[in-house]
Amino acid sequence: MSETKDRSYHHGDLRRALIDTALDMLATDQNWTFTLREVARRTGVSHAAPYKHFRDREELLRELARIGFERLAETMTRAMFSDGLSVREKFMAGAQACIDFALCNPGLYRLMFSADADKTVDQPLHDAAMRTFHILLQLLEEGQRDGSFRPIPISGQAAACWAQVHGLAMLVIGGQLLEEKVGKEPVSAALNVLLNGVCCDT
Amino acid sequence: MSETKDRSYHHGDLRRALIDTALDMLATDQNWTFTLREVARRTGVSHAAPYKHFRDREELLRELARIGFERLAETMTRAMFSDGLSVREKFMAGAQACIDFALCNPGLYRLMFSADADKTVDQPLHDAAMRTFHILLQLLEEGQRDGSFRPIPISGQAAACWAQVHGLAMLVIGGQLLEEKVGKEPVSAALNVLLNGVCCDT
DNA sequence: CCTCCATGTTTACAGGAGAAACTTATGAAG
DNA sequence: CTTCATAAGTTTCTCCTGTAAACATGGAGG
Repeated sequence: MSETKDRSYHHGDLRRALIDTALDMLATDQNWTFTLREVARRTGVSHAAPYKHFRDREELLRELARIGFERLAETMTRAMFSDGLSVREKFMAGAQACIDFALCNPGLYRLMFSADADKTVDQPLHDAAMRTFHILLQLLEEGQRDGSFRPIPISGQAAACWAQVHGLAMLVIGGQLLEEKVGKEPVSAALNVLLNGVCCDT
Repeated sequence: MSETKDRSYHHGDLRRALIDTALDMLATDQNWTFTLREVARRTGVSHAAPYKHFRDREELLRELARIGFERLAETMTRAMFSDGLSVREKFMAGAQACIDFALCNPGLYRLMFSADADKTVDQPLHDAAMRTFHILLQLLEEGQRDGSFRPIPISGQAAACWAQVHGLAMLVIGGQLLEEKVGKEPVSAALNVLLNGVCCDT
C-alpha cells in the first residue's frame, strides 16, 4: 500500500506520512514541542501542506494520542489474554504492559494524558481512551465474578487501579522512581501493595 | 514590603510581580501556554524586562512549579498534623489535601509534574519536590513503627502511595473520574482500596 | 555631587502559526 | 480522448513570539 511513490506534486498519503514523521519526532525528542513546519519539512512538503489534513497543530497531536490509545489497548490486551492466566496474573500482566508501553513511548504516553489531548473536543480520541479503560473494567468484573477480587463497587476499585497504574507509569517515565528514592523493584512492589487491597486473600 | 509603588522606571519587585501575573494566568487558563510577552504586558512592563529576572521562559515556569511544591507541602502538612489523628487518618487527610490542591490548582499541579518542570536542571525545584515526597515517607515510617502499616520495604509502599495519590489527582483534574465512568465517590473509594493493601487490619 | 550598576526600554531579527490566493494532477462525465 | 471540477500542494503574507543587543535611568555608595 505504501509503495514509495516519489512523484512530485501529489504525495499519495501525506496524512499518514505526516503522522509517521510526528510520531518519530515524538519518540526521538520525548516531547511534542516540535513545530508543524518542522514536521512538514522533514516530510518533504511545504509548510502549509499539513493544513490540508489537520485543522491545526493540536488536531495532529490529538490524532497521535488516539493512535497511542489504540496501540496501548492492543498491547495490554495481548499481554493479558495470551495464555490461561489467573485473574491476578492477568492484572499484573496488563499493568506491566501499560507501564512498559509508557517506558518505551514516554513522549507518546505523556501526550495521551496531557491537556493537549483534550478528549472533550475529539470524539474518536475520547472513544479510544474509553476502550482502553474498559479493558480494566472487564478484568475487574471477571475478578469479582470468580471471587478473586473483593466484591466492592466496581467504580472505586477501577479508580484505584487506574490511578495506580497510570500514576506509576508517570512516575517511572519521569525518572522519579529511582533507586535512591524508592528502592529496587518499586513497580512490582507497588502493584503488589495495590493487589493486597484488591484481592480477597490477604 | 510590597507597598504599591507605581514609580515609573524601577518597579520595586518586578520578579515577584511577574510570578504573580504568571500564577494568575496559570490559574485562569489552566495551562501554561501563555507567552512571556503577555506576562510582561499584563504586569505593565516592556516585553524584554522579564529577561532581567529569568534566563528564559522555562526558568519562570520552573519557579512557578517550585512555588507549587512549597504550597503543596504546606497544605499537606497542615492537613495531616492539625489534630491528634491516627496514622490512617493522617494518610487520608494528606492524600485528600493533595487531591484538593490539584483540583483547586489544576494548571499549577499539572505544570509541577510536567516535563516543563525539569527537576534535573533546577536544584531548588528538585529540593522542593523532594521535601514534599518526604512527607509521605515520614508518615509511612510512623505507620510501620506503630504497627498500623504492614512492615514491608518502605520503598514499594511509598511508590504505591505516591503513584496512587498522584494518579488520582491527575485523573480527577483531567475529568476522567466522572460519575458515568467510575461512580460517585471514586477518590475516597480508591484510597480505601489502597489502604486495605497498606494497613495491617484487613 | 558624581558615577556605577541593576533594572528598565527600544530596536532588531529569526522563526512559527495560520489565512488566502494560486497551481497542478487526477479521475469522472461527456 | 478531452474537459474540467476538485483535492491536494505551493507561495506569499501578516501577525506574533522568543531572545539578543544596545541604550536609558535612577538610586546607592564613595
